[in-house]
Amino acid sequence: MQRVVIHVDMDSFFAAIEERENPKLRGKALVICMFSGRSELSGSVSTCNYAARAYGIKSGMPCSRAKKLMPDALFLPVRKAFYNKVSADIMIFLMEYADQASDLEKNLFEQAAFEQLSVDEAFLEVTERTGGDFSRAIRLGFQIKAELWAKEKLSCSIGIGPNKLIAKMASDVQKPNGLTAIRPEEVSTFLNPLKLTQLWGLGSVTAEKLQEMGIETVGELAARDVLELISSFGKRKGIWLKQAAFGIDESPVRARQGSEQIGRIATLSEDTRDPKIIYSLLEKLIEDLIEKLEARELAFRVVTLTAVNSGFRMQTKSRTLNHPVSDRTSLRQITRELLELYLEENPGEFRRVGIRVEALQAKKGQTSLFDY
DNA sequence: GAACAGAAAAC
DNA sequence: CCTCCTTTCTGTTC
Repeated sequence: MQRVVIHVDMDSFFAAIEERENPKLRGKALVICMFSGRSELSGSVSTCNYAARAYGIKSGMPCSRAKKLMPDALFLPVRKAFYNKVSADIMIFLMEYADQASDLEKNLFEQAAFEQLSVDEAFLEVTERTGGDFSRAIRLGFQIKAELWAKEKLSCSIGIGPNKLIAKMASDVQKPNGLTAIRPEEVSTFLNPLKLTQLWGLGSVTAEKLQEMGIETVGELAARDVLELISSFGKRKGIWLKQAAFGIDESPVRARQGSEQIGRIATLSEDTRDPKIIYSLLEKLIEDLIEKLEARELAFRVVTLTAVNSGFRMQTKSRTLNHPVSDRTSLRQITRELLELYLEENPGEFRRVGIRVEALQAKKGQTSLFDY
């Protein structure tokens, strides 16, 4: 049977939620910011509505630049916890539209052929419920849009394709509030003229390397010898580039059960290499992180300190423990040690600092380093 | 094979 | 002027 995948992408999610919550904001240029706290407007744009985009404001750009582009825009701080709640409701709603495994061993989350990609995006495998028919998938897509609007008063853009790669790229074609289906026979016509970075998974670094090889479009990439791509990018990436350029993607829509790592990073109020100042910020991040770990009852075995220096260079220092731990005392101590080691080994000041735990596993019994 | 560091990508 | 989060892969070293 022909495979059919739907990608749902909420339109300017954070900004749309704020507009929904406060009708006075509607019609105005709205910029949702991640403020660093260094100065009044230091930070970057997380999301903005389409009214703000009309002035050239984009996510990722410094808030100060957005302010220059449109001084009258409204600048609001992100309310991540709130958006996460809205997101959870939407994801549970969307899950119902994905194919369901009849496996009674599995819980509800594992039963659906559903994959949350980020706070505002998800893939739905709909091969079975559409019988591989794109027309039925399109009707299903419109139904999802209508019900999502009725339920949440939020719009989304939908992409439908023969796999995740094409579905994801299709949802970008018409937004906001769009729906685009790309049937298998339309894939090459769709992909060939695209610029390299428009291929999902191909970023600026790879694009530059490919341009040096005389490749400008996805069609030109598809025509290249896979062996040449492998010699430049390694086996895995070389094969991926060749396949993706043809729109081939066999990766399954799979439920991810919770992240494999949890991290927090923040910006210091000024550049410094004073361990006291750096550590006091780290303590806040640790607290936040412990909260997340406790909520999920997880222990960790790897701790990584992240440092971003004055020149925006990112460096890490990590430690693997012999046994998993989960308590804040251990995490604090390891963090202090990593920070000390880092400062011994590296000159220069910190601009940002972060802490991350990995190798997560369900906590049972033991909680502290001192239990060993 | 494990530990560690870093790059790349997308959000 | 320049946020924050996660995943995946690669290279190096032991």
